Amino acid sequence: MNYWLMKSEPDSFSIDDLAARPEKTEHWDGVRNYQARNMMRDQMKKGDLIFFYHSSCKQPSIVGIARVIKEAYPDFTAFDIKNKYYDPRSSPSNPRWYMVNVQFVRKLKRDISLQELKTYKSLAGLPLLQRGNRLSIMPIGKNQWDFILKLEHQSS
DNA sequence: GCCAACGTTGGC
DNA sequence: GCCAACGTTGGC
Repeated sequence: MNYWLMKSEPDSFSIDDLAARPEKTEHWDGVRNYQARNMMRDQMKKGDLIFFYHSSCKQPSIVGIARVIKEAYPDFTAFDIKNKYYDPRSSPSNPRWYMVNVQFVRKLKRDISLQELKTYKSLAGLPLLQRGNRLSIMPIGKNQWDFILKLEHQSS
């Protein structure tokens, strides 16, 4: 079982949007970065847990938990010329991009901000905190996962 | 809205 | 296969 962090801009798709979807489930489309794709395609397994992270907003934060309920399959938005994620180099017979389905698990009792995450020595290695890291999908170690989950019950 | 960081593209 | 130009991400 692996742990992940996935970024989403709350203005376009927030944790509440995920919770409001049928079956509280959505396909994670639009990943157009090879590193992120490879992790999603090769390492993300059904049942893996995900921190849902809100980026590009007032207070970037981990806000909830989701889980992988369907492993990687071709990202069909790449085939649709009208879609903003259209990519003519990807085709159903030779797909270049992949997506997984994720399901809402729960929101955290409080948002844990990027600002706060930076203050903990034990999280220094967290990919999210590395300089210049722009990946929308990142792996998280079990120890780091557990550490962050414990923060939920403390006040910041 | 600025800009640093970094991935991608394409000419050579 | 190098590398300059360009585009995107995302915190601030």
